[in-house]
Order: sequence, then structure tokens, then C-alpha cells
Amino acid sequence: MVRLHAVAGKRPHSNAAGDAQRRRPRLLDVAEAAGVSTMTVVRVMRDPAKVAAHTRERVEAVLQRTGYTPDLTARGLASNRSGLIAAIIPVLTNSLIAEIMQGLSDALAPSDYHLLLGASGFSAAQEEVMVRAFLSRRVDGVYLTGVIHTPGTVSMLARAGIPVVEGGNLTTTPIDMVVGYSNVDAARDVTRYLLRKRYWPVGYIGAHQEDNDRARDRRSGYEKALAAARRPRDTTLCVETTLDVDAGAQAMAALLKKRPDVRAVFCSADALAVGALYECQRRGLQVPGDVAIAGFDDIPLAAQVVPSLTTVQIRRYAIGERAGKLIGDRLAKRAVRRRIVDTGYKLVARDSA
Amino acid sequence: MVRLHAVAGKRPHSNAAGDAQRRRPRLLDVAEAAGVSTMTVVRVMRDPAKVAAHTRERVEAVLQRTGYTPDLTARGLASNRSGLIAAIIPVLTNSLIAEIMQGLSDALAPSDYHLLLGASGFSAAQEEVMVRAFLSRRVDGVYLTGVIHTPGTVSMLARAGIPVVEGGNLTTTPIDMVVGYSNVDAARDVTRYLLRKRYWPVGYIGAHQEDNDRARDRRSGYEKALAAARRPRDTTLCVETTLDVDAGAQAMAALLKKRPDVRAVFCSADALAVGALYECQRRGLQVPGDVAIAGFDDIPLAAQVVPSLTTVQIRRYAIGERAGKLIGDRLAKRAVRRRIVDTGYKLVARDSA
DNA sequence: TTGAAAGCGCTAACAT
DNA sequence: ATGTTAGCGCTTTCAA
Repeated sequence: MVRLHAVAGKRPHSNAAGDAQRRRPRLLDVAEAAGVSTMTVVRVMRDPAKVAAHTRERVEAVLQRTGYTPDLTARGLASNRSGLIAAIIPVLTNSLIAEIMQGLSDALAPSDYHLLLGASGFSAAQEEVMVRAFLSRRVDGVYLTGVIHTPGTVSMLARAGIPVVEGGNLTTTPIDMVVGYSNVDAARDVTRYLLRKRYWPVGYIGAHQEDNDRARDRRSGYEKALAAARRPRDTTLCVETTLDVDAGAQAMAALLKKRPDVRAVFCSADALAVGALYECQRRGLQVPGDVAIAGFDDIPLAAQVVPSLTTVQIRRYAIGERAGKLIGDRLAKRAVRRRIVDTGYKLVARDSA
Repeated sequence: MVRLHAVAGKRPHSNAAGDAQRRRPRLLDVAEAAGVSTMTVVRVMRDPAKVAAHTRERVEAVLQRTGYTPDLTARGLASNRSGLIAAIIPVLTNSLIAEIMQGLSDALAPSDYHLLLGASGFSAAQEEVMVRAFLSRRVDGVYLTGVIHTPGTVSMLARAGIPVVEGGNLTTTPIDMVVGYSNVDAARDVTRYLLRKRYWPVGYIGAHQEDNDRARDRRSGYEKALAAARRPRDTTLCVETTLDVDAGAQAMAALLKKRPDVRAVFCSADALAVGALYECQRRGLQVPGDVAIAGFDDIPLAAQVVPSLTTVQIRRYAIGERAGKLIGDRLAKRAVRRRIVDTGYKLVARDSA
């Protein structure tokens, strides 16, 4: 990269004539062109009323002509505010998470905050690495997925003194704030619904639990419902897998092999449930006649499949949006009423169970 | 925010004893603690071999003890490299786009680049606003969705002199680089496939075309196939809508109302196709017996639905990954062989058509 | 092998 | 109503 110090000589802050458009204009360039100080330019941009009309007009003309945009890196260094909000999620390819991010992104868009995104791949260790990196960037706020994190993550964040929202689950002891719903209760309710409909045995197909508190809680909700109904816990009824339609189909096949007597299955995600549903259909099993199926999330597809899917509706978009608002409120020093926001859930009984 | 200048007196660069852990440690703090200059600390971190062993050990100990992490904002300002890659996409809640982003994110993760994400909501004007904002942040590279952008977007990016990848479609005149496949050809091929199977009339259900070159090109491919088969273009056969399963179902209903005689439908996205499929099933229409359906994208669900969906397979993840590599190569000054990368597509004939 | 000095472009506090 | 000054924490010459 060639610099022009030779041309600019000893006045690096002045442009040699002729290379005016080589660099992006700086505040000083605008100020000099308008014959004012940099502060006046800043005032014209931040608080025009404080500048005399004729001065303002002159500055505005230069601003217009040069198309000046502030350098946010420099601003960040000087003001100690980066204007960056970090979000760390397991993966992007999951409609639940994607919708949360869309909500977060939309909540941030009207402000001047930008979204820094990191995918941890369901690894708490990787999450910690990312938190450290993002803190190095002086992010002004952080969104984390789930409520279980490494001690390192927690202490770094607590020490950073910036707004932190954990999303997608609930806890009474958030690092700072939390927006979500009770995965345990929701899963317990669906399972109980199946049990009350007199399906038995009721199997479970869910995501791997490692570093994933939502998955863990959903399984735990399933087990709670069984316990409450005085049903034995039985690991042969449970299959854990990855999170997509294919995996759901394969898990269903595995479950049917282990337990041909299974009469209902609670799937901890609709994607899995839909896969399970298709696997049943391919085998000529009637749903819910031979096997009932319930899902979790209420994705748009759930209402469309035939038979339509009994599931739990959760407010995906709202979680992200609310999280964004909480962070924004904090940063704008607006009072935050509640640090624990329960967005709730709703059992949606349809045809599959 | 309370500053400690009163305590630090005239040496703002020295910490008063006792508040050592109030702020994150700076390079100078580490240097002073180790009794060396800042440059030596930098060398220990960047090129340990260049530092004498005993000095290095001393510095490393301090580094360890303080848990120093560089301030990337300050680094960005000084080095004129932000370490930020911007990606501007229409929405996150679309599996095609989400997978591209996952690929991009994964490609960037091993490097020290971070992903700045913006959702434009399918608006070219909004995209331009975001490009301007991200350029203000001195991003080192940009990923854009599609190949059609406002003149402002194009000129800002061209002038910025940073690597830019346009993704998800092809053009012979990219701003800089492009990674995608021919939406026109792919859509033409599916439609031709339907025509050759002697389905007629063949309808079209697709996304709105405004500010969306992929949608536009897919429709144009559909029309090309009709023209090549000497079939009349007929707008009553076409429905445009938003991009989700519900919309697909509604669009199918609308199409069947306008044209009860329709024998096949090309849907420009699998999500729409799946919705259309369910709408047919709810109406007791056999697929493909009464109406054949073809989709686009080959999402995991496509192979699972019953009947399985005839569609076009595109390399979603690869597009993002490749885009990330191209940007990374450019930034590392590695030679980039081809600026136009065709990731191809493949017609996948299944049971629905 | 190590260090000193001069910025990067902006903001904040304090003048005038 | 406007300007001045001193940094923010790092990198980049250049010097020793």
C-alpha cells in the first residue's frame, strides 16, 4: 500500500492538491474546506441548532459535496463505544435461531448499532473464544444463545459491564438479562398431553444435549411428565440426533427398530417431527392412528403437513426483538423494568397427536 | 462513566497503583510490567523468534497473568484494517440464505475476520444504506446477495478498493467477484423437464421480483422454456408471492382458482413447492397424477415429503464458503484465479413430477 | 535485538 | 457560537 507522505510532506493532516479524492474525506478535510474547526462540523451533524445559520449552510454544502461519512473505527476508539452488538448462536441453519436473529437484527436496524455474528457450532468452548474476540472489539452489548456457558464466558461478560442478554431459555440467575421461555415446562406439557390421550409407550426424539441447555431441558421436561404419570423412565424409548429433517427420519427408524411397540413420540423440534412423520408414512404407519407425533417450535410447515402437527408454539421472532430492545434500552440508559422476560409458549393441538 | 484522571494526574498512560484491574490492560501496561517497550510485547505476540529468550519469557509471563487481549478498535484505526467482513442479505429466515451465511461464517472463522451482518429486507435502497454504513466501519471485504444493486452501491464499492463478492447468481460483469449459478438456466431446465413430460398447462409460483434478481431470473427461465417449446406466455398461469410454506399453499389455491386446468407447477423455491403440495393434498388432488409439482433449492425436506419433490439442487453452503475463501485470498494477497465462480446446479427428478 | 516517536480520525472537556 | 487541546490504544516507520 503506497502512502503519500512524500507529497504531503510534513503536514500529514493536509492533503496535497490533486489527491483530494484519493482518500475518504476526514472531519478535518471538511472543516478546512468550510473554513471552520472540526468541532463545528461535528455540531452541524449532531446538533444543527447550535450552529449559526450561515456557518451551518457552508458546512452542510461541503458535507454534501464531499459525501463525508464519519470513520466509525476512529469514533469507537475516541468515544469508547463501538456501536457493535455481538450475537453468538450455535448455527445459522436452524429456523428457530434464524428467526431470533431476524428479530434482533430488526430491533437493532433503526439504531446505529451493527450486528456482529458468530456461530459456535453448539460448543461452549468455542462460544468463549468468540466472546473474548468480540470483547476485544469493544462490543457494546452481547446476545448469547441459551443460559449455560463456561465460567470464563460468564466472568468475562460480567466484568465487561455491558448489557448481556441470554436468549431462548429461562434462568433465575442470568449473567445480566434473559429472554425466553421454559423449555422444561413446555416439553413437560406436550408429553403430558400425549399421556393424557392415553398413548403409551411415548418415545422421545431430540437433539444432542451436550452444550445445549434447550435440548437438555426439553428432555428433562419429557422425563418429568413421565415421572408425574408414574411411568418408568426408559432409555430405549429415547433417541438423540442432530437437528434436521433427515435426522428425524433416521431417528424414527431407529426408534421403531428398538421399540416397535411405540405408540407416540415427542420430538424436541418440528424439523425432527416432520422427518419422523415422513418415515412413518413411508412405512405405511398411520399418524396418529398407529403412532402419534408431537413436535416443538410450531414452524410454518407444522400447520401445513398432512396430518398437521401437534406442537408447541414459541415466539421466536419476539425473543430476538425483545433482546435487541433490552440491549438498546440499556445502552440508551432507559430503565429496564424486568431483567427476566418470559415470552411464554402455547401448546397447539393439531391432527398428528 | 467515571475516569480516573484525577488519580493518574498528568500521566494518563500510567495506572495509579490499586486500580490495575479497573480497566482492561493495554499494551503499555504489559510493557511496563515486563520492563520492556510496547514493540517488544508486540514482537513476542507476532514473531516470538525475533525476541531474546529471556525477554520473551518475562513478557509471556505478564501476558499470561494479565490476560491481555489487543484492542481491535485501536488496531483497526492504526493499521487501517478492521478485520471485519460485511455480509448483506435480504433476510435470515430463509434456508437458502442461512446456509450461504453458514458457509461464509465457517470460511471466515479460522481467520481473524469477523462477520458483520445486515438484513436489507429485499430492498436495494436499504442495501445501499448498509453498504455506506459498513464502509464507514472500514470493513475489509463485502458479500452481497445477488448481482443487481443500486448505482450508488456499485460505485461506493468499486471506489473502496476492497474485495467484494456477489453471491447466489451469475453475471459477466461483477463489481469484483461473483459466486453462484445461473438461475435462468436452472429454471429453464426444470420447466423444460415438465414440458417434456407432456404436462400442460404448466404454471409458475414464485417470489416477488422487485429488487430480487434471482426471482426475476427464475421466472425468466420458466418463460424461456415455454418459448422454446412454442407455448404461449400466459400471466394467468403465474402467481407471485412471499417466500414461505404458507404463501406457497395460498398461491397454489389462487392458481387453481384462476386456472383449474393447470397440470403442473414450477415453484421457484422448495418452500413454496411444499406449501403447494400440501394445498393439493388437502384438496384431494393427486400429485403428480392430477398436478405435478417441481421446486427449486433441494432443501432437506424435499427428499422427505411424500411424494418426494422434483427440484434443482444448488450448492448453498459452497457458495458462502467459496465467497469467504475468495475474500480471504484477496486479503492475504493470494492470487485469485477466477473472479467468476459457477457453482452449478443439478436437476433432481423425484416423484412429484 | 530493542526502543522512540509520530500518527490513525475521531470525541470530550475545557476554553474563549 | 466557535475553537483548542489532549488523548483513545494501537501500528508504523526509523533509529540505535
